[in-house]
Amino acid sequence: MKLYGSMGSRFGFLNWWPGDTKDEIFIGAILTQQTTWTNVEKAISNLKKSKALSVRALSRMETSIIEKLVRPSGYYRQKAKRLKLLSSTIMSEYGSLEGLFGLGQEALRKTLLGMKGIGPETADSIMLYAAGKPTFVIDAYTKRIMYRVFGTPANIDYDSLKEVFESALPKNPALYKDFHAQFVELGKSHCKTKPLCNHCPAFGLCKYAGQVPTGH
DNA sequence: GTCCAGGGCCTAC
DNA sequence: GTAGGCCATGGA
Repeated sequence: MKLYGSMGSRFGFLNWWPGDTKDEIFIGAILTQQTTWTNVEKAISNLKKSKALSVRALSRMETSIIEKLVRPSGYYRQKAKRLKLLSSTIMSEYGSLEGLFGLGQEALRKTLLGMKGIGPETADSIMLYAAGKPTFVIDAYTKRIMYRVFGTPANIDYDSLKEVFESALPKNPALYKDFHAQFVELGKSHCKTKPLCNHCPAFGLCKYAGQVPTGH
């Protein structure tokens, strides 16, 4: 199918989450909360210039300095405070981000969720894109598209929707990454202005459509 | 000028 | 346990 092919080449690419290091992805996961990625890029650029784009550096930095650097990403006081606390905690308890990621998948998710500033989506983003664990990321686009195209409840809770995917797909990080990336790209280009439905061209564009159980 | 983005926390019923 | 308020910049 032509639509399938165009979708694959337009949206389907690996390592969709930008970031050269695990630290950068971890920090980006906090910064991107409820914000556009272009704003996050400005903040990351500032951090990089100040050699503060690592958990170790942030743990030693004054919160007021971090505030100035992450300001473009919005909610900058909250995010600076959380980055500082998260970094300090990770350094003192695990020695490094790698140390934290050394935990088993279940323990890691539980630990991340116990930290202030890390909710379900951020935890899963960190685990999938920084730690490479096979955990499916649910975001606003995923929820919206699943509701409109596959009829899942509009206010389905996070873990239930996550389970829909994880029970239907092989536990493959590369697949999960690509899949999530496609939801975001599809959502960005269609979801807001042209609500998805069974007749929306976007329905046919999702190359994974057939793999997801319907009727939930 | 208005709306809202790749959320999450805190507080009040 | 859950609805509502709050955090805040920048682009459309």
